[in-house]
Amino acid sequence: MPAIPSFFAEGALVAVMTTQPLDGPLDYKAPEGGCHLGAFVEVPLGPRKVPGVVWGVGLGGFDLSKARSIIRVLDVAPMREEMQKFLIRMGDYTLTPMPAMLRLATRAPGLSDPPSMRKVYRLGHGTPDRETDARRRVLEVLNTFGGLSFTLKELSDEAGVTSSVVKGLVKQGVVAEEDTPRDTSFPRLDPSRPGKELTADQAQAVTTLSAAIQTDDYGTTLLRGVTGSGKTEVYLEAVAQTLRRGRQALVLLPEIALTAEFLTRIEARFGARPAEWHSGVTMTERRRTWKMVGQGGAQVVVGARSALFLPFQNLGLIVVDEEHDNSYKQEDGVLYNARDMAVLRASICGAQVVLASATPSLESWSNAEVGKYTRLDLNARFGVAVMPELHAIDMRTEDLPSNRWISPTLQQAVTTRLAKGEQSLLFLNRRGYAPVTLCRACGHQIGCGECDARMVEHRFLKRLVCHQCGDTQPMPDVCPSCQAEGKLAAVGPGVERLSEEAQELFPEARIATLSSDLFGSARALKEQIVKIAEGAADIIIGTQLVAKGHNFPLLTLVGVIDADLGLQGSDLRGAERTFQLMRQVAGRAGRAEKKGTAMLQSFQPEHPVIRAILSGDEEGFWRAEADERRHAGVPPYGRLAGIILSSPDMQQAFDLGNDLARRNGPLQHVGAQVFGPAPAPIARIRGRHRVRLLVKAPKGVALQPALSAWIAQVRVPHQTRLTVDIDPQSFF
DNA sequence: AGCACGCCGACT
DNA sequence: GTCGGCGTGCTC
Repeated sequence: MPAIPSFFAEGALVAVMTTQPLDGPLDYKAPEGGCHLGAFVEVPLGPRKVPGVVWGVGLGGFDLSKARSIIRVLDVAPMREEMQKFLIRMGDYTLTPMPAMLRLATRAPGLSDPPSMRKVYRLGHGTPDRETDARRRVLEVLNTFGGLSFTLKELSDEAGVTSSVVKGLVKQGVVAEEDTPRDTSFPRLDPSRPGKELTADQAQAVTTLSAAIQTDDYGTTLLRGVTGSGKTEVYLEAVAQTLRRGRQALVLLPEIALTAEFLTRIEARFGARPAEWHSGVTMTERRRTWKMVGQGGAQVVVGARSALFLPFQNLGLIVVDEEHDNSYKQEDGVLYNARDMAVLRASICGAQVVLASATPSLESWSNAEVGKYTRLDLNARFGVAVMPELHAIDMRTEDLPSNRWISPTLQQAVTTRLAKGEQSLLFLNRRGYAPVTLCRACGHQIGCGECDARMVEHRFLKRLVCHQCGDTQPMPDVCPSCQAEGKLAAVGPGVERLSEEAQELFPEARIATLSSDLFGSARALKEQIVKIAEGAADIIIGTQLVAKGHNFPLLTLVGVIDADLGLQGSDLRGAERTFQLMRQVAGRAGRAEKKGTAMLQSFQPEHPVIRAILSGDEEGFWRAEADERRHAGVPPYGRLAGIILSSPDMQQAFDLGNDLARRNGPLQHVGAQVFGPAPAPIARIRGRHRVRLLVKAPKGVALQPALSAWIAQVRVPHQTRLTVDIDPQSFF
């Protein structure tokens, strides 16, 4: 294969990939001055100008007189070959067309703008015509800070003068005015500052990771550490080691709410704050990060999954914190799992990956078992804190009136904590007041008009909310079906209702309810969490978000209201998820000096998952779960792909599904089976009907090409959309 | 994605 | 007769 030239002279035919949904690149003539391979460019397309990337040598094979010229080359570093390779491999894996992949890699605001400049002021030459007090102060400031330059505001504020004084000095050349790019480097992080003192386990893990980083080569390590064992300190040392080698590090976190706390930890360890990348960051800051990452002006990025597409110059380490978290799976647009794509990205650019979790995914656990990943275990909890004592509360033997969810046993335990001035957490993974609103006259359940989901009452908002599409409506007074008045009843518990019950049971207690929808912003939520951690509440009532990494040092009791919640239904990952969630929630108890207790309310305490949680036998749980999945031929011991057909016309979606199911030749060829079509778990979203097929294939076959060939057989009708979900998280 | 082209129903 | 619906096809 001939090497692709890295530079094209003016007039040479080059292939340009655009972000327009075309089948492939189009050929253009290189502009005046030529262009590099990977250059970000602007090209004419029909009547429009669109952004693109110089993808390779022009292929020709069309009427060459139609070839037009690249309009201009954008003033950013060309896309590196490794990024192009990453996009191609990821596109092949997820069956995503390249333009959509390219959109992920060009999501920087103002990419096509010239670099934004600003004026700065430094010491010039000569002396002013008249020495006034104000002028003297300005020069004094400039002299004191050596050759540093200031913005106009900084300088005038520091000298205590108005901006006109500075301008006057500029006119005489005593102060120099210069243009500098607005996007500046991030402050250097100093890896030589001392880290926290490490325990023996931690030091051992750091030694292993450091050795891996010294190789400057690809490798993945599963860092498993029980809650409170200090995983973060360990991987921060891996970051330090990476910085010492002059390479960049990326730390992925599953939730934006966790970044603020993490940035502070980085600052404490390395003396400066790193770059931040997620949807909550301002446009200007994102543009700065994108550019600085590309030219080495940012050493560490902390961010969400989309940070994988930043144009790193020399990426040496990717940390995926809480690697089991299912929010790493992007569920709309391009469907991908950031944990898996981090491994792909690292393998292309010769970087190390650290997957950190207290409760790893079965996928990662099994990759470590077979030796694909190195496994490091941190077993000791920090300080005197130990894993909480775990009990089940057998709900079949508890005397609990209807519409009550806190059992007498749990109530007693909370009362004890209240008397001792300790905190309790009541965990229920259900937002809102009640999951079902039922008419007692006719039995009608209020559902969403656009989706096949029930409306959830949110008493706090005084509205019904669809948790699927977010649609809301006021709480009706009469039944929408039979018009009966005052017959609508809330059925089942949500955190808001649990909060009401707790208030009645413990009238003296200060109760705080933590649910993502009760706070306007991530910041408000964060502030509330800090206050609670400092002791502003006696009882915390929360959904899933309390399970994720927040520390509550005064907490000594965790009550899980419905430990069975994730076990019903036929979701293959239900057991794994329940196990992880329960372990994490239980881990919230007793992080400081006091030993914690976790109580799991369950109607099936003999269920293997509940028993595994109680016994703390993680390896046993994983082995059992692995056996079951191996037997069923499902991930990680087999491969799955979901096909979702959505259309405003249900029949059309079903017809296409049946057509696909019938023409399964290309799949049979690789030993894959098709199941369905069946209505998708939520059969209607925003007025579109959804039908789903599931493809199951043995591990190790070339599934993607078979899927492409299979899908290519059918014509997708106009209003219908076909989406392929490789390695789906949930199905049927 | 846009935008043009083109082929059928209800209007001045 | 023509204005405009959106189904189909093209963009170097």
